[in-house]
Amino acid sequence: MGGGRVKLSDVARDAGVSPATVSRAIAQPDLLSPETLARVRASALRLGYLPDGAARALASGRSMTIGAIVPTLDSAIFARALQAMQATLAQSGYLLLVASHEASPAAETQAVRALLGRGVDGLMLVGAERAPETTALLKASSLPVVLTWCGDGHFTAVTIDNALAGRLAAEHLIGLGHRRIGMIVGHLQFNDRQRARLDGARKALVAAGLSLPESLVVEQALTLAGGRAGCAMLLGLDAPPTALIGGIDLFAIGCLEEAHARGMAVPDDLSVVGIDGLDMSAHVSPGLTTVHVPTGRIGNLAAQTLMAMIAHQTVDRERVLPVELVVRRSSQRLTGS
Amino acid sequence: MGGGRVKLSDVARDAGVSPATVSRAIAQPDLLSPETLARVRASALRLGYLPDGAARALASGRSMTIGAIVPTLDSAIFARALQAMQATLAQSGYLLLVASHEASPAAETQAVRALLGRGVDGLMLVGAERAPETTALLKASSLPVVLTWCGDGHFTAVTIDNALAGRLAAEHLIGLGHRRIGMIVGHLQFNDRQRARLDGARKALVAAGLSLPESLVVEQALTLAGGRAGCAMLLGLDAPPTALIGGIDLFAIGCLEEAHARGMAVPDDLSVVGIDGLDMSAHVSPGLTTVHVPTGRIGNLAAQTLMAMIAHQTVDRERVLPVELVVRRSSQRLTGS
DNA sequence: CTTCATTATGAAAGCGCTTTCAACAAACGT
DNA sequence: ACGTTTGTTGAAAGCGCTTTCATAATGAAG
Repeated sequence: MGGGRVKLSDVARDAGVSPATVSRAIAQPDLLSPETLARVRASALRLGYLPDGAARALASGRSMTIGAIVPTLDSAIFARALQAMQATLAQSGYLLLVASHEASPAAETQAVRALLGRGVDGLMLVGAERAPETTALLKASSLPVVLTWCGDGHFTAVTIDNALAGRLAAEHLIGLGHRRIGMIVGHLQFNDRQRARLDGARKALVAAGLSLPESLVVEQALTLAGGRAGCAMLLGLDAPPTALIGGIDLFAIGCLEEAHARGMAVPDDLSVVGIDGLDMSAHVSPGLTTVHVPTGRIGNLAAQTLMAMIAHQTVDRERVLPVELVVRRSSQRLTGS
Repeated sequence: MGGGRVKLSDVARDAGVSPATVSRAIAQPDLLSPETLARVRASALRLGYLPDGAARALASGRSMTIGAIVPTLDSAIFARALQAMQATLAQSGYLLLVASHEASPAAETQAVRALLGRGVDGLMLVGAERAPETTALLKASSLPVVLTWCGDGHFTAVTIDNALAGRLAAEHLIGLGHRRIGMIVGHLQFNDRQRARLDGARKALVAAGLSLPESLVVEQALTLAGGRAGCAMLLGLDAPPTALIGGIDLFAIGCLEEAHARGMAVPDDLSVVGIDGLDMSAHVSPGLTTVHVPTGRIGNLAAQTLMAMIAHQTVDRERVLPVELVVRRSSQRLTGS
């Protein structure tokens, strides 16, 4: 077994039809008479026929495969988006080919090249910033591409307004009377999502007559430990902030832990707001106030958009999904100190 | 652009060599003279040549693609394992084709069929339990397959001793004097990992002259909310347990939250132990005692094993990675009540 | 009863690459 | 100097499928 894999011609012979007919039975059943179709299907089933994807892809020019390149799979955010994409795609017979670049533009270029070479029918990317070479590759391929989280005004995109997310977080804290607000963000290099969130928060502060000086912003690796470390740095300042914004929820949760470890009470001694709306954020204590991002929807829509583009339907240039402030226990009015 | 994609024969013409030579320049550069190789490479670069994966796969029988089927991508565990796999594979030019089955054996069969059809060179699956049809498909294909987390004694596997993990958790609590121990597990249907962990814990209790009656075991969806709900049920019992084991860390963290919400102190009023060793578990408060599982290593090794099998090297039938109890603050000696 | 669609099927030409197999040249040993 | 390796390259036959294009058969229309 395994040796003599059943091929289309075997099914054709068994069913007493031509290879073309078997091919049609698979791809365009309506073209066949019901009897022929039934006969072919019976043969295929009996022989255990499985079409060869490579051959189909070569002959038809379509691989029924979508590529996705994310910073890392090891992140609740991207994992959820990919799961949603995968689930949506699977319903239409598409498979997901994934790659990660771990915040390296060069690795992203590599990944794009690899996926393009594999003949994916569409490509999902995260963010709008990338090496010019990557963009050139993408354009030259004229392949359906969907950007997620951030758009660049050129490629089709399914995004959120990251600046708005930052602003909502900041305005919430400002409204609670906070004046010194700190923020922990991911490394800004090759991460336009974090840059936009920071910018949005800063603009909101400025608009309120306040500011977000560099001294109150710390860049950290996108982990819970990074959040704790950032929190520790900010709280160690001579004039520590009374409220903290996490560029991702994980940072904010890290702040919760760090504050707890230092014997500070949240929200009494420190208010904390995150951005992302992880499931977990609703369950930590105190419950985390956060700007909710429809992560799963981004994945679903990216998949749908890609499939629509493949089918040559017109799609929105950029679909901006709503973000929403979810107030929980981790933030409260600044008590007169 | 996009219209006239550069093909191998174009490069051949440009470099003044035969197509065969260009093919060799890509796949077996040592066979060519340095000058020819350089010339071909220059042409390829100048023309922006990208080999067609489908054609290569069809002609060579290898797709340079590995398939992975997991219950869901939306889980810290599988996301990390896949990230590790992907990273390992990428170094050797392999790409990861992923699918998820969301705890449905039928969906897994579908996924296997889809991946087999795509001509993956190897396949990673989670757990040993599956529809007979799936196993038959796998065997008939005689494709390199690696099972993860649980082995079945037949397919090659990279596993951990789930029963041992359950036992370690239970023995730890028994050693601390706990007598009534409850456990929250994932739905046991189509989840041999959870069954093994439960079994291991139960055996440890029995070995200590105790027991783990059905009334102290609750099945929940594999989420933090599931952990909270399970904890609530167990604590609502007439004679509630003094210690809880989470079949996954997420459950244990849910227990922490639920206990906190009820005004119970962990570990003073309740000891909690998890299994998995998530990063997060070190940072929640109190720090979670857990049985650490080398999740990333599973992914790395699965990838390496698969590549070794593809290269016809001999590999271990089943590689069992060590699990280890990590004691933190969430568990303590039962105080005489 | 002829003509023109319409429908169902087959023949055959590839899709872009890999890989024997063969050819040839150069280097080797004796 | 001659048979033999060794090293490079090319010719050509596919890999298993899709897809025009052509053909045959059927029915509708004139």
